[in-house]
Amino acid sequence: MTIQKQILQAISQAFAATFDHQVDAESIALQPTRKEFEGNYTFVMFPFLKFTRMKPEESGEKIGQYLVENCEVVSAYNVVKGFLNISVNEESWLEVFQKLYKNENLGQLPAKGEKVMVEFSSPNTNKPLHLGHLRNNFLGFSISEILSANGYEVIKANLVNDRGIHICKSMVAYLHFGDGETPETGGLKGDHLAGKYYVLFDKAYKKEIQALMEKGQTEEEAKKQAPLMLEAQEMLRKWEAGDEATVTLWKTMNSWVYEGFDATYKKMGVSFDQYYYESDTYLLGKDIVEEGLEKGVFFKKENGSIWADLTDEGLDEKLVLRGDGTSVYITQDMGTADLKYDDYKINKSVYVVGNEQDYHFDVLFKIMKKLGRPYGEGLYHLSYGMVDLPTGKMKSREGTVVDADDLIQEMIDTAASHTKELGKIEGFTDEQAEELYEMLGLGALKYFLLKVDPKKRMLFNPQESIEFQGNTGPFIQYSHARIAAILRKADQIELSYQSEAFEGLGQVEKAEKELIILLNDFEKKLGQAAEEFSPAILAQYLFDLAKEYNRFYAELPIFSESDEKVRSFRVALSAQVAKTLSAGMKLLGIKVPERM
RNA sequence: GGUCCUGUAGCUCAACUGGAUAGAGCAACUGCCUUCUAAGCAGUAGGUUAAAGGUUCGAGUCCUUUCAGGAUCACCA
Repeated sequence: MTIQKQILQAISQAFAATFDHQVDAESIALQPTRKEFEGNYTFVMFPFLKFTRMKPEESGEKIGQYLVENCEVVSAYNVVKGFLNISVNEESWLEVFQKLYKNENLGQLPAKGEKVMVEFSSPNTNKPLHLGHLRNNFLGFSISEILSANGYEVIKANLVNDRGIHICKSMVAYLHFGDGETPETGGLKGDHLAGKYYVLFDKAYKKEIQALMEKGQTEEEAKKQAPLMLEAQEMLRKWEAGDEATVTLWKTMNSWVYEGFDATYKKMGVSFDQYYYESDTYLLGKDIVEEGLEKGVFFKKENGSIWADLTDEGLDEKLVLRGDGTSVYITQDMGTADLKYDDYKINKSVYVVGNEQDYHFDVLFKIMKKLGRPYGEGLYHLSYGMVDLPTGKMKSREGTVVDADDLIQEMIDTAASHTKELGKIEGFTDEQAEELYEMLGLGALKYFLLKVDPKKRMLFNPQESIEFQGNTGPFIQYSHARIAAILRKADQIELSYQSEAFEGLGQVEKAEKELIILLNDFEKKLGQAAEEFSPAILAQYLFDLAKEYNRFYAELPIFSESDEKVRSFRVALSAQVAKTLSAGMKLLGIKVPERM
């Protein structure tokens, strides 16, 4: 039983004994005592005054006295207004630490026996990944790790949008302006090559619109009549009809793009267990429309189009099949939802998709629930905010995007120059140095994108490059490297930091106590991060832990400490912090160095 | 226009889900490397939590209204 639970139970007993009133230990909570007051945990008395029928101070006194007398972990208390501040005795802190220290499975909770699929990344194959995709990928990967650490069996899925009008645009432009260029001859990564023609299409298309408008057409007409657009639409029809030349070109260009994506994913440290392709799934879902009609979830309009009526759920009517019997976006998503379930019998399904699709997923999930799907309650849209630039929104068609490959390379270069400047690569081989730069550059980038609450929009200013100081990835990585140095030294001078080496230690310093409290919070934060689908909670926690450790590091000596037990304890405490930082950062997809 | 999201220090973000005097980082200023890594630590300064009402012992957090920014509301994807 944890210290907190022991105290809560004792409080519950105290209410029964002192005020003859039942308070369920499950329904009350402690909070950390604010720094300016004495104590470790605080219990707020206000909500209970109606039962105690006493002033807040007196009520607190009564409970406090009971705790000191009857709860063995409580050593002292004080009451400020209605706040009962509780101090935990010294031995108990050491016990808490011993328990943590002996835990072999730090950061891995027991298996839940439930499967969850996390779909993320889901790129279009007509352009390279950009900054927005980075947030998506890092979020998706991190939340997968977090769910896995919480005992779920996780399947990471990538639903690749490999078909449609957008890729046809790249293909049309390639036919016009490509001149047989390949990634090899052009010296261009495959995804960048496809993106180049996507941009070329848009430029030429705009010129055509301009020309048509000068001839007197309205903008709307011109957009529809422009020859390039007609060509792209024709190409889409040919593709759907299975036209050989079209399909061959499509396959070729997509294969270039996949090579490019693979390189980027590898660099990012992101991987998938399952790929789905829209070219395989885009016709799915029509049978579900039939089923929905039979079940009365959908209805047919006069022109034959089929709709879901969600007005009683506070939403609108939503089209699920066109009058001509062809699919819309949501048709295919219904089909894919079933496909995922058929493949894996998942209990939960998480979609990491930007918040511009909030409404779409709201509709999709409500429909699947109405259809009585077994996974219906487990559907979750991990909706995240856009990454804005100071100049506004990113638009790939207009080329105003921050390219993912470029940004990653810039971060690594910055890490390299920064590290060299500080003279920190003495004794590194070139390879080791390179590895460190990647670790730091990516660490800074990932942490930057993950530390913010996913649902909030965030601003990225390319002019002010991402920091390496303060609340950053490298700060946490640095804290880990510092501890690694201490552990190396301890091993070198053969100082034992096994738990036996500091057993029976009488007292712990304030800074040490703070660290133990934080270390003890790790699992709680881990659970919270999963519950709220928020790596930001973990990021914030890791920063707090690293910050607290650095204070301890500056305040208290380790190897020059005269008491042998204290010396061992401080090394062990450091080791535990390092383990926690490392395990936590891993859940953010960030590696942690031994030296930096 | 309807619906949804967001608004906290100059900037980027927290605030344990309603608790004490709203906290960190960056930027600015002041100290601390002859002791385990100064990518660090300590300190100073910086706030009418967009605004106004309301709910109660207590509101950044809950309810209403207003303002600002964004998203969405296609037989597009």
